[in-house]
Amino acid sequence: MTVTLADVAARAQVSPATVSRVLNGNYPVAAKTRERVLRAVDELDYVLNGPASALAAATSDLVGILVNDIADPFFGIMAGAVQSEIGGQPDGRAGGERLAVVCNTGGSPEREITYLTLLQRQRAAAVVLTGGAVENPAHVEAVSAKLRRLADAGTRVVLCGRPPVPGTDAVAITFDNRGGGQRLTEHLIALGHRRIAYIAGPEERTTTRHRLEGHRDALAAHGIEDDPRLTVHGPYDRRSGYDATLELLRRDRSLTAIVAANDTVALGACAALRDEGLRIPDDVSVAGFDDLPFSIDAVPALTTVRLPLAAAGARAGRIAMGREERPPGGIATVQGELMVRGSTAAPRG
Amino acid sequence: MTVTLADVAARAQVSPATVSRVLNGNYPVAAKTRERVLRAVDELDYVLNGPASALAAATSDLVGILVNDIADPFFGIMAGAVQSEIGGQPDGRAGGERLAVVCNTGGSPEREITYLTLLQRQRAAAVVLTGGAVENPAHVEAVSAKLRRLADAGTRVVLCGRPPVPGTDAVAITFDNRGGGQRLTEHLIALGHRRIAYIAGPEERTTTRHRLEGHRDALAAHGIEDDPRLTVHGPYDRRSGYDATLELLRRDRSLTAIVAANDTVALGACAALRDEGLRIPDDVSVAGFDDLPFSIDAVPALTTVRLPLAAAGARAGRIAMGREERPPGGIATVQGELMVRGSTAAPRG
DNA sequence: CTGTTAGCGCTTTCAC
DNA sequence: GTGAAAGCGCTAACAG
Repeated sequence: MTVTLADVAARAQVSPATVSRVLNGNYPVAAKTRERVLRAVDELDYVLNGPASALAAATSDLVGILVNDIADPFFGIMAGAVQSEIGGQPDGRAGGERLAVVCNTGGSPEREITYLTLLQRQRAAAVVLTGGAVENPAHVEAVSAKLRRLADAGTRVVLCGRPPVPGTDAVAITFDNRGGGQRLTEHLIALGHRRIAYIAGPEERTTTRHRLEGHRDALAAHGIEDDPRLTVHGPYDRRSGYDATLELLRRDRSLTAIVAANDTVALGACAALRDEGLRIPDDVSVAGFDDLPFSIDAVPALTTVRLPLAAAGARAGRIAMGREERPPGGIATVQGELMVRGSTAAPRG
Repeated sequence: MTVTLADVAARAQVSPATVSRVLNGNYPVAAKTRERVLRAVDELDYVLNGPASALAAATSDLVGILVNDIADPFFGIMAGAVQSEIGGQPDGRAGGERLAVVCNTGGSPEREITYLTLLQRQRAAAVVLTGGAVENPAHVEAVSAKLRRLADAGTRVVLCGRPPVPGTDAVAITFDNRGGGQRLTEHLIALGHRRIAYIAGPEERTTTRHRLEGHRDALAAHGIEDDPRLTVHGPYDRRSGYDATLELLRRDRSLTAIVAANDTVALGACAALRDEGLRIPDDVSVAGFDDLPFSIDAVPALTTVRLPLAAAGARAGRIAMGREERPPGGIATVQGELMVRGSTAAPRG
């Protein structure tokens, strides 16, 4: 029923081994033979059996990409960039191509481990973990153990937008979330703000913690008290920004600026402020983080910290494919760039 | 070096066959034996070899999802929804789980075919094609042939947000783009607009054509001339909306409304209008399509057509897994809902 | 440059 | 309920 390598070999009057060599192109084959084989492949409409080939060669052309939420452009951009680099030579033929297995963890530690196991089962050629990590000690250890196993099995592991995992030698492309957070809050302070609220991401996450720490560093550096009532935690979504803003306003109507954990949250905050009849930035300044594509079109345009998501993803992809050397020490820190736009201004009065 | 089924069998003092049966759980195994096997699996930290198992069983647990652009939430939302439905029972264990292979075609017909071949090679359990299709006859035929082959090989094929492919019996969940486009333009006409510009998507695409046809249907139904100078084509991105708007304004400063191919394009249009000193909707009304999450936060909030992307993706996922019956005739049309918001109003004067 | 020969690690009849 | 044995389709030494 289904055409196999042997069928092609028979038709081309060569041995299966030769067909395999032609298809993989890693071996010298006479031009005429190769042509004959290729013709047979075409005529028979033959498609290689991936699992069989993976089994025999003990490698696969699958690359895993772990993301928190594929519907979030933050992850989509990185995933797309990784994928654009893992493909084979752009010769159109379906050879040498690698497939991206995108795994949506939803931020759940259990799913993260489950997916890593599944990828290990597939004998993935590489795995790229994107976004912040959960800091729970048990989970950190579990991830570390998994990554070690994967590496032992020959899977290349790269972290993108995530801090290094202790106990592994996985390459890490990390974002300087702390520095970005600090510059953002410093910008607000320079503008004259003192009552600055902070809508943080979910607890126990590296990204959340680093950005928040940067914010606090800035406050401390300027002798501004860090009022715990001005910090609220929530998921990285619009709703969280909306609700948190209402809550913050309830707690302290005198706040003059809101820094959000990311741009999506910031948009929610803007919506809440408008619904409360407050103007941005006249009454309250708002800032985000990431500089996602829609942020520049917000009205007013959102002040934020631009993260080179596509560049980082592409680099992670290249390293995962062994096409770029690992950075010194196995870790590369990428800076965010402060983008000052219309959503922040000096406080009134 | 690497632990195999045989190792587990030896340790549990059973045959490899029994271990396989325990792991797959499709066969009766004595409770005590099963327990012994599971313990051995744990102790040895054994992970099934996916390729080997796929080869022997002639099936894999990979599900392909073709998208135009994973960084675009339009596709990210559908892909995420598909993925949420293809997972196994949510029992935490890594069994019965299916992995989503997300393939970024970038809208290129060649890459679409390449990826379908790659998925065929992987013996994917199912393939979901999302978004509009390229209408080039040669490509349509190529896709049709590929899908037939996939189906023959036992891969379930589902189209999500894409019209049926002739010559195949792939299930199609399609969006009523035409109806949506029509209602949108009718809304504008009802408001009093007559000079309505249209920024269409790329040519030769079903989505582009259907939305545009809906727009023209509405114009025709109201006896409004369809001035070809008021239609511009471009990719589905912000830049296209921006540039097209400038071009349209250059051609005819008297236009009072702009309908964009989708929300992203609409945002670009809004930006261009603002840069030209025009107010929305006072000077020019703007409408989008899709109702992506950020559209409600645009200022003014974007009038658009809401597509139930997540619901459609989830349904496609369920059908792909055989967990939901195919709709009558193999095709289900999903309506879009007109969302009237602040970006559209009656023309001045 | 090409053919021969063993497996890769698992599933699955078929017996017991 | 469990074991034995025969492949699944391909790759990778080895020869030649």
